Amino acid sequence: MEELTDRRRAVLGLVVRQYIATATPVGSKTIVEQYGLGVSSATIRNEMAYLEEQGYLTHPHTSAGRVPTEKGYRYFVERLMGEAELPLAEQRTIRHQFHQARLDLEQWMRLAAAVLARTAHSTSLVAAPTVAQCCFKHLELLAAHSSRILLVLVLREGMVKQQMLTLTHSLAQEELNQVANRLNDLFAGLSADQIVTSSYRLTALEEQIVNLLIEMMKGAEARSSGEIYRDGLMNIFRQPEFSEIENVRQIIRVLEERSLLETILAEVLNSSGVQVIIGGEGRWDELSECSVVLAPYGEAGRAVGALGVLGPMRMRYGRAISTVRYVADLLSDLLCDLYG
Amino acid sequence: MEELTDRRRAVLGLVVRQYIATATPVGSKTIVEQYGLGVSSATIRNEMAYLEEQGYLTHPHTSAGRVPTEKGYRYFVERLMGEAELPLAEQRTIRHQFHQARLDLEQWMRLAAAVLARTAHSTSLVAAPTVAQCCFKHLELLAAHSSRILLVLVLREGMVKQQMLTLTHSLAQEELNQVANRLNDLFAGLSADQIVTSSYRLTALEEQIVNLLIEMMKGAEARSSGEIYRDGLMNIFRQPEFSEIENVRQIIRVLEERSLLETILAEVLNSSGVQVIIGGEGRWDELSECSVVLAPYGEAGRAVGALGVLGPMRMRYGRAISTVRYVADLLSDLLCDLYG
DNA sequence: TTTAGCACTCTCAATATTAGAGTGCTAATT
DNA sequence: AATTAGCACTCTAATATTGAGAGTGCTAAA
Repeated sequence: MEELTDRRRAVLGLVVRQYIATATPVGSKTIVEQYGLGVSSATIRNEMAYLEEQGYLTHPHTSAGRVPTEKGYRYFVERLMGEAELPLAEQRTIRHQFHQARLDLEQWMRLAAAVLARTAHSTSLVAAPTVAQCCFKHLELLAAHSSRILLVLVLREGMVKQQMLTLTHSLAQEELNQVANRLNDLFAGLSADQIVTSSYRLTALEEQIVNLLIEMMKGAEARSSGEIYRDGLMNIFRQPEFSEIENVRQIIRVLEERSLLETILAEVLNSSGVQVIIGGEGRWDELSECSVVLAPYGEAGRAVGALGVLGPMRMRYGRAISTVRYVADLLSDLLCDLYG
Repeated sequence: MEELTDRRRAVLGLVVRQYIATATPVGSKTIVEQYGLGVSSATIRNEMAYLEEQGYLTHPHTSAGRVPTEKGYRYFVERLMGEAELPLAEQRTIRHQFHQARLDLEQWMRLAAAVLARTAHSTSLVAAPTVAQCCFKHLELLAAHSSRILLVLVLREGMVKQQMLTLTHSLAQEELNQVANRLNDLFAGLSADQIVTSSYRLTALEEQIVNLLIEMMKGAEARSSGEIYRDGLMNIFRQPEFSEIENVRQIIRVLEERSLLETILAEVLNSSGVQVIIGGEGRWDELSECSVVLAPYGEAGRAVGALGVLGPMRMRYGRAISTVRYVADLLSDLLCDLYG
């Protein structure tokens, strides 16, 4: 990312802003008219030619104005845009909505998706948090019918998992309580791995339950298990780039294909702060026309999830970034407060 | 739905089938060539003109072939199509997938959405079951941190709900166990309404918990609470009608707007068997270009949900209906088996 | 009742035409 | 040396023109 003269930075910034606002290639004349820099259009043209040569702008064709490239957007986001906060009024509205909701992670995630979509005018996604390592807290065994039992597992991280299990023969609730009590005593506070390596003498029944237990805990540690909440798909139709069916297809494909989404999410989980992926950055060609603004949320050591928005490259980055940051921080606070 | 002569029924059936297969208005000549009925194209033209007059077919313009109307599709579905079952091989594959999965409603619903989408080549949706009236089975109170407690509620219908609660002061796990035991004794097997009208003397703490309990149980009884699983959005791009952006917009709108979806789902829950809604049937203009094939699943008296597919009016109804029926029945069986 | 025949209508694709926007270059100006 | 006016040039996007083809509806004959 080389240095640019002040004027070139100004021109680049204006082109990006203008293009984001209008979705139309911007010409030298427009720049002079809209934000006269005290120079003529010919000078702007020269600067634009330079910026194009350096790879910040392109030309759809000879007689069209300039359009930012991925590199141009990146420069804009990193050097030109500045850090803006979400307006206080909007912050308040959002905070209010979260505090109105019940103390329930699932509700919060759905709400987060809705808020992101509405505030950033984009498609949003929220991936449930997973824990690096989760610890056993409590187990409940409930007799269902015939030889079915319902196994309810509570993790120290606050998650609750349920699972049905078929036994070889039916047991009274009394007996189940005894088993549950024993396992609760044995495994309190242990991680899945610790349970695996522990070598208590277990009955066949206990063995069966413990195996399922371990599977459930491993499941909670795996990214793939969690639901991914989406919202705001309708918003993309407001963007003119999505009158091209191909672009709609692309974005829906990204949103629907879990494996792709998970790869991208994995990336953001290993870093901190808001990440901006512009046009796939050469790594994901499924994203070639899109940009993604993502941030992890939760507590670094413990449960972390990711949330963000997905939209056209011509995105209002300032707004998207501040929204994502605000919601991620808010959700982190709430989670921290909830699970201590 | 008036009577038609055999030949007219045949012509209508062929036009519908041909149009569904090719997405191209079908002309009299095509009918004769493809499935010669032993008459000339002129005769077919006359019959088509009659069918058009009666409202079963239309004309996009003077010199185009015929296209079925909503009425035409409806006649086809109800009188012409016949009841087909899903091929046994596919049935087996699907059954196998479900039995491979863990005994977990959530997984099953996700799987059902995936299977529906793939098998019917459509967009699918699966709404979680709700119960007309659910009954208390078991309550667990777990101390979290400071004055937070985690409340785990198990319903007789097999559902597990969790909820955090902030108390005025912190309590030891011992004390929580006592409270939980008391409430478990008092409320075993009771419905939310029964709990409301019961008049045990409760401490302030118990009061607070019971209120939340009731709210949670009411929540389980409300349609709006449940997640709606979707899948197969990508499939719609294979249909030529969705090269028109407006149609894509419409279908996404239907899929995203919960309130609309819930109205439609409510309808199907009050009936039994597979329902086919063609082109909105005049009641929902958001669906004007789409058809929906829906069926309830679960047990009539107890927990019922709905699942189905959503696609263009030019849908392969036979396949859609048999798929939806098969998956709904299968899921019902599994549920019944699981929760007895 | 069915059918051959034909005029007629309308679409769709291909081709031309034109106005306008915006560039790049050159030579003059500051 | 940097800036600018001026202008030729290029390309698009919108509009009009044309012709082939598909399919109909009608009429009159079988």
